[in-house]
Parts: sequence; structure tokens; C-alpha cells
Amino acid sequence: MPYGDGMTARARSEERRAEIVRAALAVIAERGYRGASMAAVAERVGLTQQGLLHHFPTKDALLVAVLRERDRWDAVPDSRWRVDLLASLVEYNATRPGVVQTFSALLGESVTEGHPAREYFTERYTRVRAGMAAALRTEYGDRLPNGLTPERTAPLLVAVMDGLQYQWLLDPGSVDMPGAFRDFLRLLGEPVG
Amino acid sequence: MPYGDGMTARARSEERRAEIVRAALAVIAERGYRGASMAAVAERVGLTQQGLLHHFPTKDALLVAVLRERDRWDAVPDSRWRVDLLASLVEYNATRPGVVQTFSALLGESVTEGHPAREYFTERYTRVRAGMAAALRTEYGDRLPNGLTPERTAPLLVAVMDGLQYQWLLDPGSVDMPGAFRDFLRLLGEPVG
DNA sequence: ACGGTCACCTGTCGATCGGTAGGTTTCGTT
DNA sequence: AACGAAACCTACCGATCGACAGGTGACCGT
Repeated sequence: MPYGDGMTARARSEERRAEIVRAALAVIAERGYRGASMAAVAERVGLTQQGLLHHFPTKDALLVAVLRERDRWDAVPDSRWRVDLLASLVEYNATRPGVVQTFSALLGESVTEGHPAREYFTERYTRVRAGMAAALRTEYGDRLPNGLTPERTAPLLVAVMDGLQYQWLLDPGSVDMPGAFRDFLRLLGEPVG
Repeated sequence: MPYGDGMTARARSEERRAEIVRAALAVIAERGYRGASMAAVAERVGLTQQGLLHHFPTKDALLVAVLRERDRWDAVPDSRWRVDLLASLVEYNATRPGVVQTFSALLGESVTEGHPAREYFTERYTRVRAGMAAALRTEYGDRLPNGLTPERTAPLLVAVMDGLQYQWLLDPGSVDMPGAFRDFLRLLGEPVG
């Protein structure tokens, strides 16, 4: 049996890469993408910087892997989603400040010029808004309380989630992120169902 | 008359510093704070990096001046504010993408460890939330529609403003920031006045 | 047993970073 | 005219950045 631990070479390699991505997530949370150094990521997994470059030939390649990991981690909502599941997602996020911090830092950086994650976030938000609108429509119908449409409510939903994350990260003791998000959902009223 | 242009030496110096701060705002908008280099700011005002260091001895000192400038630029709301003035502020912001981008980038960076603007933003949001709550109370009284209190609504108001800015910066053509913000205000219902 | 691929290393590079040291010029004050 | 301070410069520093080149050893399939 190869490697003596039941792993093929390929599986072992993927495990190593996953370990690196996890370390990159942590380093980006601490210093942002521009502030994150390949050497810092390498050290965290017990490699030299050049050993790291063997797995990810450039810094951008590592970022791509990080963003891909996020896509696996939280699936984009679509019409099958229920809005109250979002509340659970926010609650779960409140237990994972590290991950939240990583992507909040990346989102903030991404609005700067030529940032490698800019296109990713632009497309992601387009998809997320569309998915949210679809979810709202299946749950509330074409008309939300207060005369809003699902399409006009979706950006607000996304904005509240993101904005609360920044306030919560800066001052966790002063902001009840899940509670505030539930407050917002209450503003939307009860679904017709 | 000194300087032949009616300016004292002190006024001339302050003008120069203001010019530098303006350049720093632009560079930070393009590259964030960590990505902004003193040399880039200096070049934009026609100085060498060392000439810039004469006016601001460290990079952090320049950042402090930038943040102070913001405090002059948009005053924190208090109980004398009216909520519909916020809509005007958002509308105004939509005409100044550069400034919005600067502070959105800074906010994103500020959640990383040891960021020099972290304390600034933490305190600022505490003040802003308190001011918003006071403004909401004078306008809506102790109870908002849907049973919310001013204190619980304020974080949502701030979150919507910030979150919409990110979506708008990433894809201005797809997000109507002022319109979406007015939609949110409509969710709050009509003030009792 | 062997050839080859994979994982990782040492060594090094040029660019850029923020910051220091120490001039020199400009200009208002006296 | 003389002085001093402010403004800005050249020159340089050590550290750090991402990345390239070229090796070495372990482990795989054959």
C-alpha cells in the first residue's frame, strides 16, 4: 500500500494543497491579500517559500484557490433557498470570525484598481443578488410588503449581511450580528406562505 | 506682502499639506493603504518621497491626516439629523466614487490585525450608531414600525449604507445605490411626525 | 533494480518598501 | 545685509517582496 497511510500520491498532494489554502485563509484574515506574504503562508505549513511555490506557482494562483474554496464553502442561494436559512447562515458565520474576516478583508481590497479578486466579487454579487431575488420570489411572491419587488430587495439583503459583518468584526461586543439580521428580516414582514 | 500672493508662510504650508492629503486619498482609493506607497503620493504632488516626508514624517502620520479630513468632510449624525438627509448624503456619495472608494478600501483593511485605522473605525462606528439612534428617536419616537427600537435599527441603517457602497463600487451599472437606500428607508415606514 | 516524477530544498535576483542622514536653496524677519 | 527656519533635495540603508534557476532525495510504477 503506497505511503503506508492509505493515501495515493494524488490524494496526499491534494491534502497538502488544502492545508496550504487553509493557512492562506488565516494569513489573509490577519493581513489582507496585499499584506499577506507567500513566506508567511509557507511558514505556517512548515515549508519554505519556494516549497510553497511548488504547489502554487504564483501568489495569484493561491488566491484563486482560496476563492474557489469559498465557493465550495457557502453555496450561492437560489430559488430553492429559504430566507430563514440565511439567518442560520449568519448565525453560523458568527461562530467563524476568521473566515468572515478573510472575505471581508478581501471584499474591501477588491474595490481597488487592478485587484485580482475584483472580477470574482463582481460576478459573485451578480449571482448572489439574482439567487436572493429568486428565493424571495418563491417565498413572498412578486410583491414584498411596502411595495418592494424581490429584485429591489435582494441588494438590501446582501448589503445588510456585509455591512453587519464589518461592524461585528470591528466591535464584536457591541454588535449582535445574528440578532440584527433577524431584525432586518422582520422588517420584510411575514412570507405569504 | 509675503509670498506675493497674499499668503502667509503658515497658510502656504497648510495648503501644501492639504494638497498632499488629497493626493493620498486618491492613491489609497487606487491601492488601499497597505498598497499605497509614499513615493506614489509624492509623485502625484510633484515631490520626491523625502520631500513628502518633510511634511508627514511617517506613513501613519499621513493616514491620520486623511482620517481627520474625513471627519471634517462628513459630520457624524446626531439627534438634530433627519433621516431623509441621509438619503441626500447617499445621493451625494454616488457622485463621488473616489472618496467612497477610499474609505471602503480603508474599512475593509481595518479589520485586519494591527491595522492603523482599526481603532479609528471602531470608535467612529460607535459614535455613528449612537448618533443614528438619536436621530431615529427624535423622528420616530421610541418604537419603530415592526417593534424595533432606535438602538436596534441604527446598526441596520449603517450596514445598508456600507454594504450598498461595496456592491455599487464593484458594479455601478447594476446597483442603484441611492434608490436602494430609499427603498430601505421605506421599509422603516413613515415617521410619526 | 531502475527510471522518472514529485516534493521540496538552497541560492539568488531585481524591485520596492518606509525611513535616516545630511546637505542646499528659498525666503521672511530683523 | 545677515540670520534662521522652512522646504525640499541627493544619497543611502536594511528589510521584504514575489519569483526564477537549479539542485537533491524520496517514492512511485514498471
